Amino acid sequence: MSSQSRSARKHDAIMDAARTLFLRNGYSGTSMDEIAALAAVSKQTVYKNFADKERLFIEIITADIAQAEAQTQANVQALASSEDIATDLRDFARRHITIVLQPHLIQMRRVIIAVADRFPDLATTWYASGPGRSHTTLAAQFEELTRRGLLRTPDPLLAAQHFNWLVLSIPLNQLMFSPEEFTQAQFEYYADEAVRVFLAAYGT
Amino acid sequence: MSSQSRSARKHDAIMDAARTLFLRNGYSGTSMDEIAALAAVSKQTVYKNFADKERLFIEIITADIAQAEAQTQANVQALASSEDIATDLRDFARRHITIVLQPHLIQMRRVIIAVADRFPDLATTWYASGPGRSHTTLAAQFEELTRRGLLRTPDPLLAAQHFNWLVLSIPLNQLMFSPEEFTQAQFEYYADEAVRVFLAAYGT
DNA sequence: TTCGAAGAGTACTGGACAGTCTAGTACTGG
DNA sequence: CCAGTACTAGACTGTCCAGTACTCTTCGAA
Repeated sequence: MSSQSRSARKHDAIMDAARTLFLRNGYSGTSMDEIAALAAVSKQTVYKNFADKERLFIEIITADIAQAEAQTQANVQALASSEDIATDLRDFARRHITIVLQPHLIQMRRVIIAVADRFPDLATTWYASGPGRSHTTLAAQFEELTRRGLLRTPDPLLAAQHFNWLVLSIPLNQLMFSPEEFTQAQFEYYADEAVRVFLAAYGT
Repeated sequence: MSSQSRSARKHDAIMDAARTLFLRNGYSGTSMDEIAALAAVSKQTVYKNFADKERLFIEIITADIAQAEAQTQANVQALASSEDIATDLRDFARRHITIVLQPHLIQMRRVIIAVADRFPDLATTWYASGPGRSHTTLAAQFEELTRRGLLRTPDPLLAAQHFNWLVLSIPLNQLMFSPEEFTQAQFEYYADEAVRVFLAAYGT
């Protein structure tokens, strides 16, 4: 007896294969036959576990959204008890850019933008759970830091969005169009300069 | 005898129809039959004018890139002889957000991201001619303004990118995922706040 | 050891679609 | 008015793919 039933193992194999292929080749660039082949499973088994291609896609993306959300949320918490804003914001920005711009999430972002017409709810959910949730959580932190006199953010949500995009926009937008490589040093440069600009506008 | 030969008219009708459909339904969501039907032209005529679907797509996007580039470039020139930086930057930002976020360009952006794997050169060209060119032109202006003591931009290209994304990122990223509407007033708010943040960091 | 469920393998259906072919019609330049 | 070219209409080929059907095999629980 293994740690998982045979069914559960097959189910996971299908999920893994589908995730790999959907992220690599997009929704319509991936066929159910390919998924079955990569999962080393018959097509029947795929259809026993997932009603159809759309359902399979939605389940995978939804699971990944939850995972990505957990990662980013964990990072924001670290700011809560900051005394040294400049240093802590810088560390946060460096971690943030590294998390959000990992190849896996970049690819996911592109795939979702590509299918946003066909799966509008999925796209909306992705935005709300990713950037959207990130912004509101960060805004709450900024509000608290403003109360403690370490920042000055009359519109905390706007400040959070400014911060987020100052950190991410430059490399993120390039990565949407070409799979250029960025070094860790470049990420740190973007992160640090973003913090500098942010503090010039919102620091005390 | 009309102002255009029959051939030229058909050619344009095909371009128009293809542009409409490609932007509305994406590359693989559009069939050559649909294009021919919308252009009120036979499929043969389509293939007489364009070697295949890929060529047709590339020609359309390339033409649109050129047009979008002209629009944004024209806008940047207005900054050249500024005396009142705050006012002129604000006006520039307001025009910039209105141009770049027009529905047509948003849709184009999404379509290109969707096919970036299949047409890597096209995606790279789009970025280079759009945001890329915008950044370098703006950077040149910032450099000049720094020379004249109106700004302080040690890295003008970085400053240009910060400015660009401060203005555009918030609505742009939402529009990638859902076709939410923004009012002119919201655009102005984003533009004005972007200028405020920018000048706090890069003003004199 | 046996039985029922799950799975493998593979063939099949039906529909979409790029691109070609053909036979006949309309336009245009000379 | 007459070629020759462009265009039309629609049938056709080949391919891809989602989803189904069917038969035979394997697993695992009692």
